[in-house]
Amino acid sequence: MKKDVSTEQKIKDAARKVFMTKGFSGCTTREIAKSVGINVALLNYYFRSKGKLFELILEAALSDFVDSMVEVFKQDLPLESKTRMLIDKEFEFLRKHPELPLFIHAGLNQESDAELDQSNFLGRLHKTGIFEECEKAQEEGSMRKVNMINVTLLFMSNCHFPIMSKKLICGIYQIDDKEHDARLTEHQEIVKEMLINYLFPNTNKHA
Amino acid sequence: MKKDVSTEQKIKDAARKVFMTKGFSGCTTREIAKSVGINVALLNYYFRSKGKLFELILEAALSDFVDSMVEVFKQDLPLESKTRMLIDKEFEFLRKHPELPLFIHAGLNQESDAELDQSNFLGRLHKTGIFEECEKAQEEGSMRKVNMINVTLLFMSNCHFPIMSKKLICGIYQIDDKEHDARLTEHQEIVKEMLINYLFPNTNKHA
DNA sequence: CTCCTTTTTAAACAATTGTTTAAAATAAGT
DNA sequence: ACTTATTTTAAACAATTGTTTAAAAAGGAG
Repeated sequence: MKKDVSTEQKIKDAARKVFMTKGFSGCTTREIAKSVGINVALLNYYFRSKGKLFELILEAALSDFVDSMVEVFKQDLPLESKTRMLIDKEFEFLRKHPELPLFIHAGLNQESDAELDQSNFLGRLHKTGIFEECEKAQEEGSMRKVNMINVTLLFMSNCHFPIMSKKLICGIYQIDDKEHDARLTEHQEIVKEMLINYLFPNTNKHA
Repeated sequence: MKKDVSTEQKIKDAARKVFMTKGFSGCTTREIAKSVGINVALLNYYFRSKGKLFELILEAALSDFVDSMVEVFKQDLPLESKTRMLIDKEFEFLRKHPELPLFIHAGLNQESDAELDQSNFLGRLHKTGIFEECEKAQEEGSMRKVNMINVTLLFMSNCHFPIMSKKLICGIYQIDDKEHDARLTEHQEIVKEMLINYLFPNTNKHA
């Protein structure tokens, strides 16, 4: 019964890869099965349907993405250092999984069951104490007073969008992968400085 | 022969709406035809195939989105005012067409023919003179020296992402449409101040 | 080996897909 | 009115879809 990797896991891995690049309705169960080297029926034997399998993958993707934030928030560092680290980690993580953001957004719009939060993402973020930490910093004046949802938007916008817009940027500016990569590397530093200057305006006046 | 609106245009309109919300492989030609009130065959009579129709819609969407930028760039205003206006116009435009950014990105990833630039977007941007204007401002020190691709990324990230991430943000933070709308309104001002402070650091030191 | 459970397959299912064909309806030209 | 071209339809096409059924293969326990 013991395999090096269980069939179930192999299906999940293949499904993740295929769903990520083609989306839910952009691929077929047979395509996934074929890439694992199994029959279609086996896919429905382990997971009940294509939809169920997709929800599983989407949920896991969302979880991965929250994980990478939680990991940073838990660090015992001053807020400003945490900010730098968060941005660095996000860029590092997303460059390894560039399809993730688009997959999540497109996936959410397709499912729209709105029944996410199943894994209680907000709770996991709260448990890191990051919200209280920011609130304290905002009250003592070291951090600009901005709603935490807007703070989240600032981070995600500037980390996720540059990754997911690769095709559009390369298309408009007629640049190749190498040039785009160089822009991304520079952008990481730009975002770091811009966000820190904006969120912690008093501390970082080295200009 | 003359109708109030030509059948061809009615199909385009319906296709745009359906493609926007469901994506290319997320909908069927019959669904589009039905929403117009015509036969499926007629759709292939005007446009040769589902794919051709989609490319048309995608191309038009991309064009619309470049239009809204060009319109601002052509204005005869100081760079800083243009920046404010660009952000305001982008938010205004995108709030009216919130599905546009996600549609474009998902669409580009599906087609991937990389044969966009057909409408020569870069050329249209160049013709506004915005690049020279920025270059001049950067040389005389009023604008921070940042590659124009990175400048584009900054604008698009902070304008497009907040709109397209609605489902994700509402899901994570468990807020409703009304609250999300309030966050967006505030975010527009945040983005304006942050970007202007970053790109024009010398002029705007009112803190 | 034998019995039973788990895993895997081949085949079929009905439904839906994009597209085409051929004929009908409508409009235009003269 | 007659002919021709354009627009629209109904029907059929073959291919593909997600899913199910029933049987085979493999594995474990005694």
